[in-house]
Amino acid sequence: MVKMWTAGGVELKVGTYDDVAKKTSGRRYLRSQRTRYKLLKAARKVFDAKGFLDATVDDITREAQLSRGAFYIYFENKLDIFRSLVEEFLEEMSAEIEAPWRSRDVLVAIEGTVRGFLQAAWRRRDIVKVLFEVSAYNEEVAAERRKLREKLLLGIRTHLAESHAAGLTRPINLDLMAYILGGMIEHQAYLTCSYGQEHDPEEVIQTLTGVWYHAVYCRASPQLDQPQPPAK
Amino acid sequence: MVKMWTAGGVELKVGTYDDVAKKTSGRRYLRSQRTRYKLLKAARKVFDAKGFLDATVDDITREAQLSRGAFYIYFENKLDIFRSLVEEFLEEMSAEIEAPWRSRDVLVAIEGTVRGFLQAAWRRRDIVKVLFEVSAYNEEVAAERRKLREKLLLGIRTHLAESHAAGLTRPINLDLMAYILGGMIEHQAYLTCSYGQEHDPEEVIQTLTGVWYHAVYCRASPQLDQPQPPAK
Amino acid sequence: MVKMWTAGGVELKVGTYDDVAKKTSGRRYLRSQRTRYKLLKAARKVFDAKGFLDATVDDITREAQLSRGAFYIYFENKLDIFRSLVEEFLEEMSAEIEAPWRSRDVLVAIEGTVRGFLQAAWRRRDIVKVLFEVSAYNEEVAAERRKLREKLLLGIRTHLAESHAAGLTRPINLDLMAYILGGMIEHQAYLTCSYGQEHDPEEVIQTLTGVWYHAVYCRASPQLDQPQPPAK
Amino acid sequence: MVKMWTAGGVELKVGTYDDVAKKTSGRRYLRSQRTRYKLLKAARKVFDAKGFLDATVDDITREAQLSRGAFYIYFENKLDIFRSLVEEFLEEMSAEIEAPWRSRDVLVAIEGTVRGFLQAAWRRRDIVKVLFEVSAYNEEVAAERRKLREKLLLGIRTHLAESHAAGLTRPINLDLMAYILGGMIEHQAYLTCSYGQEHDPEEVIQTLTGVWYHAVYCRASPQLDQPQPPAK
DNA sequence: CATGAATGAGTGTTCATTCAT
DNA sequence: AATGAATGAACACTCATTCAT
Repeated sequence: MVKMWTAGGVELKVGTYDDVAKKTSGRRYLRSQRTRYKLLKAARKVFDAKGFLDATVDDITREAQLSRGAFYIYFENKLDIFRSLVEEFLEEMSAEIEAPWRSRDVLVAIEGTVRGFLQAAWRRRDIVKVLFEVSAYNEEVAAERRKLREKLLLGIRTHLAESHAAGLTRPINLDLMAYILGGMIEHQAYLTCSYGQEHDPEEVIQTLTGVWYHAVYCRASPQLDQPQPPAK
Repeated sequence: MVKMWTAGGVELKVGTYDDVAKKTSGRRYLRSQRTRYKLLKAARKVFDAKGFLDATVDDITREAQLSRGAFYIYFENKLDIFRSLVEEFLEEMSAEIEAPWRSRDVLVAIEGTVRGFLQAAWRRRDIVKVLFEVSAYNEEVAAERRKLREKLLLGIRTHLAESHAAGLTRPINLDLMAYILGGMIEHQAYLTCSYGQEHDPEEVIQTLTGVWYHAVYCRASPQLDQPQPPAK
Repeated sequence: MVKMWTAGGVELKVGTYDDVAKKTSGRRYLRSQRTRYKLLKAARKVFDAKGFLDATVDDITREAQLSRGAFYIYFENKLDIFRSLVEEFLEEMSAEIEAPWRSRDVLVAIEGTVRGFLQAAWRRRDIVKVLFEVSAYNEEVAAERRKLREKLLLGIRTHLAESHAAGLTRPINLDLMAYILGGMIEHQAYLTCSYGQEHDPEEVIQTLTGVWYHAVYCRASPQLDQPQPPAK
Repeated sequence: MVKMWTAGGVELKVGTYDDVAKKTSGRRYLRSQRTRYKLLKAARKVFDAKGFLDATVDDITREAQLSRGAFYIYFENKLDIFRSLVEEFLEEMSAEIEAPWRSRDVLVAIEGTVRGFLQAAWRRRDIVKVLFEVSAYNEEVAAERRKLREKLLLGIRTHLAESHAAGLTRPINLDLMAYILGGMIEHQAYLTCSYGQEHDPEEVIQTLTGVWYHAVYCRASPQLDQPQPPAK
């Protein structure tokens, strides 16, 4: 086992404004950054509480204690501020799930990947929830979501390729397997973030790890093996 | 292998109106049912083309060649007509995926389940697509979707329980495994219906079947086995 | 002298809805036409009172005693309803000023043209005023206005050409002369409709007629004559 | 013929700031005047490019490379800065068209007047264009424009009066004739400044001169003569 | 049963203007 | 004097829903 997965609160970090003083007086810049931050924070809260569709720009500015007009200084519209949130989210998320690969022990690598993704998503579940919501009816956001998915798939694919090269896998279509396993994990993140932890998260990780491991490395059922190309 | 999965057109069957004569003279009832049917058919087409959010009641009545007012005789609002579509969909779908269990051969049973679900969903992909869309922002519809999911999970759970009773499974949390495998299949249905068949459907079925099979029946990796309750 | 030019009220005739019964029940159609008419009438009144820019859709619907939404059933926006008014205006106006040409007596023809145009404009001064206003900042409407101008210029040009062919004119650039005279008359219509009859309208007509007549037919000042092409 | 009318660029001269030192230390005043000047210059450019309505205070300050707030130190609002431009314009314009009267030769005087006005307007066509635009919906600016018109009319009236006194004119209502001729020339300025030189400017001047001349001095058509008051 | 004209609440967005720094 | 962040009034426009015929 790698690390515990607590059910703690959502991590709130909508950018920082420490990179002060890029412009003129610094004071001014700080203030504007703080306002932008207030809006992002308010938006995140409102989206979490009401979902994207039911949220209005008014809700956000009210929550941020700013005028309606202020919103349009920093963002073009509701979708734009959401995109900003997602952008930030994707960066952080990507940075976080890029780490835990490599391990001599296949199981450790798998578990690390699974836990890493699920935990990273869970910690930002307020955004993830809305990200999945908006993906359902907005192509642009859906594309963003697919980027995240791609990140996960890429990791899985790489891992599978290495295992395959090492002769550890049973005969499978690596791409398709990555696609299925990635979907399984992404879907789990969706379920958990949207409906809460209906099952013990640690046990979920173990089960997912088990499914992945056996699906790829178990060699007990030759009749399921894919017809392999003679020698690539 | 059980049956080929063609990429054919969507099945259109939005109820029939020859059921019963519940009201007055029969003639009238027939007419009214036909109108209702027209609206349902139109709604299905419009939702498929524009999604739920972008569709307007006007779109539907125009497609049905009826007046705006007619809509409100039969349905309370846009969500109501969609619910009717989903209701019908769930009935048909449930009926269809209840069948293909039982087989001496575990693999045949698994593959049958997987293919059955995916094919049934694919044939109604116009509805499924929208069902997943609306689930994302409407609790009520999400609950309906979970019913379908439950149907699938129930089947898987039953199957797992039998295999477990027969001593075929490796030590796993059956509920959780059903939950994961069901999610995996449901998610695949979502992907396929929403984004089209990005992979060869037959190969997808084989891979899913393989994942399921190995996840449950492979006994090659004792270190992953769940600590089993002494004797339930 | 041809006809007196009274200072009477504006003629109100924003289309008619006598061409009933084009659709289904007739009754319905009549109602909708009447509503459309109400809106046009209200718009005309509001535009006259407040000008185009200061008028709001709300002003119009309030005046018409209709809901805000009703407006958008019949017109796309404020400009659209104005365009409808202008369209109607142009048709009527064109029809009216097409008549009074031909006369053996040149002066009668000129005076008829001048009076015809000024009277026709004056009778619709509420629209004309706004037409000139909107022309000032809207290209599309300016183009419409130029159509009207073109109508006037065409008449003048034709008349000049005939006089020229009959050898009655002094040597002038006919096109340019029509352009100048037309502008003079159009401008007078603008002034009168926008600022009221600051001078006795009959005297204005006589003066304009005089200017036109002498500018074209007087042969007393050879030093101003244009160098004529030798023989066309 | 008096002077050629070139199609050269617009004259840019939005006041100067070397006038006086009205305030405190002089240094400060200079700076503030320079800022004011920057704004005026920017406004002139912006109005020319976008028209008055579409121009925003923001456009102007951006063009002037100043802050939004700076604008309100020098001007009350968008209309105010435009009024300042117009004021300056009127002064210059008035000064310019006051000159070229008097000539023994009537034709020279007329042509000088016509050319003087049209050239002066053309050189400032960026302002003139907007002046006519704004006149269309703003009473105050319309009043300013009428001042300019009045200047022109005054000159014409004076000239007519002299000719009349000298017994050169045919029997006409002098005021009305000035009003008509002035309108004709002003309208020509409007057309040229707003839509560009659609005709050869020299020929336009000649034609206008011809119209004016014949309208006033030609004695060939007694039937058009106004009934003259016995002896005023 | 069917019509479609009419409703009106609700939201996004712009931009002139103010004011603390 | 100059800044530019913040304000908020004002308006257009949509669309689900009602209701008289």
